[in-house]
Amino acid sequence: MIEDSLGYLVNRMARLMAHELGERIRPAGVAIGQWAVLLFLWARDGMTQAELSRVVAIEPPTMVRTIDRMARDGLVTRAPDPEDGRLSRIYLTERARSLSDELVPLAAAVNEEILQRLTASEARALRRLLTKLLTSGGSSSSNVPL
Amino acid sequence: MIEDSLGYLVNRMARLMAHELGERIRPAGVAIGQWAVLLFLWARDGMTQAELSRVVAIEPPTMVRTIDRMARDGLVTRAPDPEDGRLSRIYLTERARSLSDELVPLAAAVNEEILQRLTASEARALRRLLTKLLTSGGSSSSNVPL
DNA sequence: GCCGGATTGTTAGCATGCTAATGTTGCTTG
DNA sequence: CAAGCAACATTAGCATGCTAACAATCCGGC
Repeated sequence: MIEDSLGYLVNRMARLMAHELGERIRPAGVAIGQWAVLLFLWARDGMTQAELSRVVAIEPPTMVRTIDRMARDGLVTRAPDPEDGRLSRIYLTERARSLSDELVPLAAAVNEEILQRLTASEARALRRLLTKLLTSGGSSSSNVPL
Repeated sequence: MIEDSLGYLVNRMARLMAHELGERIRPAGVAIGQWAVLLFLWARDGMTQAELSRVVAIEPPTMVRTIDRMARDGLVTRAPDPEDGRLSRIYLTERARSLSDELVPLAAAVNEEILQRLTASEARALRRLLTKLLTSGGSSSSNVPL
């Protein structure tokens, strides 16, 4: 049965959560694919695109166009690195920086609402198992200095 | 931390598994988005597009283009329902029907290899928790007769 | 000094997902 | 019977993900 397949379950779950968060942050002018980028830039502004694509675990060409759309939407600006001509550093606009206070609670609410269907220990177990699967076989993002 | 977010974990896991299965079935001329459709048609040939979009949990416009590509690739044919002019029934080609024996073991292997990173009871728990999350809040696919 | 390899960013092209809107067909209700 | 509603398939347009291929830049070794 396909319903027993981990791939099927995890695909549906990912789309469900992306849809839920996406609807809530859309009124603020933020698309779901921009969310992870914002999270990392809020933690450390001025990351390069290569750094972002490594930590977000997205291929560089995908990151290029995500940054394109974020620049178009007034969330970030690109600035060449003064010391390394290859690098393009991404800086949050004032508006994007101020969105943190508004949007972070929305994301926390989505996680809470969905995990409410489980007990606290089940929720912990689920996160632990997914993390175990991702870190034991993943080749990236575990050796990246944040 | 974003790494604790269920949405982030499940998104990465879904992409990882889709990538893994997609690479293995691609030599047979099957794309990852066609996989779930094939699984359901192998179980019951001649489903309508609306039925397929319900059981696969994909919106109808997405299903339309998935079927377009499958028809282009010689996997299915569309046939109008003789009794209801609105319905378009999807039938597997001989080639697609025979692919089952070759491809199903590949998918089972992907699931096994990835779940090998967990103990048997952990793997059971993971599937159970994801199923619980999807069925307790999901509005579709639980009332669909397979 | 310079040359080949590594890194970075980018373009092109494709697949897969979504919403909004439309046309056709079938069915129900008055 | 007709009017309106519901269901189905589709089109248009967008976002997000991928691989393959390229140009520019930097760096290490000769």
